[in-house]
Amino acid sequence: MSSALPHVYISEFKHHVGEQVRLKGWVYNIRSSGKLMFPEFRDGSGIVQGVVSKKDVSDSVWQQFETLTQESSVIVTGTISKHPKLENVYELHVSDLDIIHIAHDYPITPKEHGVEFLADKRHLWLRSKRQWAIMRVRHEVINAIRDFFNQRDFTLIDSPIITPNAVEGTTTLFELDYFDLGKAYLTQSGQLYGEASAMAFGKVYVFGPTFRAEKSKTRRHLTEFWMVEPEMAYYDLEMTMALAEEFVEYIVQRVLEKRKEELTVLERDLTKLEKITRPFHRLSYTDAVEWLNKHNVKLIKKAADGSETEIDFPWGEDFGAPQEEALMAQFDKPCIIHRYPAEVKAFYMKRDPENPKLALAMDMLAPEGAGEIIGGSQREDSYEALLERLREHNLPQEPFEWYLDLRRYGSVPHSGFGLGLERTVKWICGLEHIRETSPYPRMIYRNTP
RNA sequence: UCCGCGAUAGCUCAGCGGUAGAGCAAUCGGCUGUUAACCGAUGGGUCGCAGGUUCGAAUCCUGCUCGCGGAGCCA
Repeated sequence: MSSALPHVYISEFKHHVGEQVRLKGWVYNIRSSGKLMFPEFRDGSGIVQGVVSKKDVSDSVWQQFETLTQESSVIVTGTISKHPKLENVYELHVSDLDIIHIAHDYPITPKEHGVEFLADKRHLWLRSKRQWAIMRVRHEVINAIRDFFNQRDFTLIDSPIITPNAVEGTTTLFELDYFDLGKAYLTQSGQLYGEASAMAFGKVYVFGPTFRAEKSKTRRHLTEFWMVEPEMAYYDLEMTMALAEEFVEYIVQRVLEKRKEELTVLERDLTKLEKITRPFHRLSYTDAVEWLNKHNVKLIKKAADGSETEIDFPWGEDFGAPQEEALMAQFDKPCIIHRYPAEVKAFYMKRDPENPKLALAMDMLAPEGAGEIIGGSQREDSYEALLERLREHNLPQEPFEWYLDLRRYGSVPHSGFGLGLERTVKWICGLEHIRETSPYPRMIYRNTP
């Protein structure tokens, strides 16, 4: 047996050309041509083509290869060489084989499958090349997020997943029974806790799962997703927008630097990502409305009887998908839209001192139709103003007493934003559907596997 | 919640009133540089469920179930 030979991961093959090594992995696909066989192996670090020549191996090894099926697990001994025709491609000239387990009738065949079928087999789908590439990009985005904030002296503070009340009062939450304390909810944002933490640690970030029980059925929505939410004491809206731009540039350039192979598997147009450098675009809400009307982007109003009428976009209305799409069509970089009408935004956002009808809010829209990836704002730091906002939004004061404490004891201007991990990965990978960005996605009509 | 679309072999789909089909996968055979390899053969079906129209329904009609996409909401 050749157990003395070193085990080498496929990703390291380029450093071991000419050496005899062992590969521990699975059969990805097999092609054969008479006395030649081309099994493809994967081991989690990559995929490599094996070459088995009948004249070079014993009869028993050849016969063993003939029994291999897709996704059977194997330990293969062979010599690494360069591909005779392709640049920067390596192959394994096989001399010996240990079969660990033979897989029977692996359901995901090398042919097209529908999304529903693949979603049912998500636990197996993750083994395929595309999903491998996406998860590796996701991993890199997560690392970039952590590194970005850690390098800038932010402290990671985890917010609770189980919360006693709604943050914004608008979205639908997952409800659960919490012993004798009554109803509790799965968090839809760690922001309020982020604010409290920022008063203790200056600059913090919350990074964890978030839950929304809305019945959204689109390519942009999951019911469970990850969000990173930095929150900074003594930051105003301008500083926050600048940080958000630096942050997004950092993430994209980092993925471009470290995960080119994965992006290539996904056939991503790298030139589109290379352009994601500052300065990004910025547009006030008011200017955006003006632009929409100048370019005849109408708002479709639906009446109760189902009839539709097209009207000029009225100032004060929130943007929907058609408006965001039209605005972004002119840009190949992200664009921040800031200073929205206060009425369409959350209670905790600070009013613009120069125009109280505006909130110091901002959204970052990504290009190529990727949509909103960031939402943020400067927070209301006045006790009296915040109290008034709670009343305007018909929110009870009692559950927010702890939050009001932040304005009672050493209140300071502060700001923050939230970035959706899966939407960012979807954009960077150039995916059609957000479901592929989560290893085990949760959607309105699916919570399995 | 609203508006569209769909359900036929393990998978992807064609068939749209007259004996249920193809490609891939599976099984068997052929091929020494293949790249979702290719070539030949074999097996494989409660046409989502229930009812109706008809001499005859996968096909037309009604209801139901499940799913997909979009809107709204948002990251």
